[in-house]
Amino acid sequence: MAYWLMKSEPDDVSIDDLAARHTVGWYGVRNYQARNMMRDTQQIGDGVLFYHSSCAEPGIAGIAEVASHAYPDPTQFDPQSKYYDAKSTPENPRWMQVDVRFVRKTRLLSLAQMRQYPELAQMQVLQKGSRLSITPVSAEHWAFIQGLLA
DNA sequence: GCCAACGTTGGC
DNA sequence: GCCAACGTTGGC
Repeated sequence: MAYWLMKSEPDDVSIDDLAARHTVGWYGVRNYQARNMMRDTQQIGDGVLFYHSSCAEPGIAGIAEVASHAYPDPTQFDPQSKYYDAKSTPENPRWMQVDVRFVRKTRLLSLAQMRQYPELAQMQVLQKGSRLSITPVSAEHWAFIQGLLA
């Protein structure tokens, strides 16, 4: 059992969208490190901090869980998609996704609030220059955040 | 819109 | 394999 923080732009998929759809495919990851974590490390049932990024109030907006193993991201084959990748083929897909299932919406734990807790200072997502859309979360950080959101 | 940080590309 | 140029992320 592992824990993750996964960033989504709420204009694209917000926590309310996830609540309405229950399960969404985590399409659009185009970074090899993030892809490799989905493909090689994530397991069904892993805990997910659902994070809103690139928006007015970035922060953790809810809890979710990994709901599938990795499989090819269909948007890479769609010429109409902004995530289209001409160098990827169905025979040899370059980009993968997992399904993520809604668990619950929480109050927004904003990025600014997260930075105020010394207990969270070592979180990967809070490190200077951290841009990865998927980052591992330690059991200690997970438990602390669960406490804040209880 | 700015810009720091980091990833990717491609010439050599 | 190096590294400069370019592109992207994402907070502010």
